[in-house]
Amino acid sequence: MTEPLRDFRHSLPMELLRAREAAMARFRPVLREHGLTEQQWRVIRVLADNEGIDASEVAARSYLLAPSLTRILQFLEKEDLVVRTADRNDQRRSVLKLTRKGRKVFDRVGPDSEQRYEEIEAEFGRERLEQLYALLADFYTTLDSNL
Amino acid sequence: MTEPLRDFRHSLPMELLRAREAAMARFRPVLREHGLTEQQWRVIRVLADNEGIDASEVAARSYLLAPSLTRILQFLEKEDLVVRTADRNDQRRSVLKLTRKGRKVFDRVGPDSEQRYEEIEAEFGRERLEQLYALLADFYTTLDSNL
DNA sequence: TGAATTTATTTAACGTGTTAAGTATACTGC
DNA sequence: GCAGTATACTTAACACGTTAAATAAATTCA
Repeated sequence: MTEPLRDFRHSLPMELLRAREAAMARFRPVLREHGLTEQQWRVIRVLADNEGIDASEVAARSYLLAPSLTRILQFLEKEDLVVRTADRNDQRRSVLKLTRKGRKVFDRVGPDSEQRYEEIEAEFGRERLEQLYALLADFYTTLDSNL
Repeated sequence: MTEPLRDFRHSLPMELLRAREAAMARFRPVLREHGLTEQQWRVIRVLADNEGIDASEVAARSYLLAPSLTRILQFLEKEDLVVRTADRNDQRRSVLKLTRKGRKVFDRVGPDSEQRYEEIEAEFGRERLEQLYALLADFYTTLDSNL
């Protein structure tokens, strides 16, 4: 006889996963129409707002680990959505920017994505959404800072 | 010139991901000590509380997709943590249960995991945690029900 | 009953997550 | 100036996420 653990309604990682899935289910179709994965889109989005940053910057801002980013950049280069050039002052660094084609993709996907976001806000309510943002930020700040 | 999208502080999937990562960072070391992935642990945990359910039940309760579950069960069988037998009334179904060894793993990992959970609760506060649970459940219920 | 359909599970293919190790360039201090 | 260390990025290996297709057993119904 073993004690049952907290049931899954109270397993935090699971609940966060379910909420995330519910949200992503709204965005995935948009990205799929454009042949992009969620992570590829995160990179494009970061580069649209931050031209010429290096790979480490992109990784930090898109919340991707370096090995994943390496693969994603290889894909985006192959698709001619991103170009990389070596930093003149530090040959280790890759400087990245969207190509014209990459910018076009951003301009097309962005509004669709934004619209889905607004639908979510309308369904769930702006105030509760803000409350959720605040709690989440609070949560990871607390846990990250306590190591 | 393109309009910047909502910044990532207000990208819901990203914030949910970060919060989840912050939580998982506490649990991963425990699982790692026992040579288990998060998903393998979810399956063990479900089977500990629900002996003799079939694979579809496990998938639903552990929130895993069928193809992932297939691979995980193959691993857990190989490690002698789980046994499967064909359902006598429906040969398509696999009936699953923990082996004695699987039960032992559960009995060892469970308390460690529970302790990490209590640390999180202590750091973030029980009330805010409950508030977060409620908002999350509310969120995915709303989004799932609106299709 | 037997053909058509549905259900349970698996396989395949490709991309990402995670950890560890490798490579190349830059920096540091002696 | 150079050995030792740190930094930026890549490769490798293995597991999971996701979609589509395959397989096999059950169900339906003409």
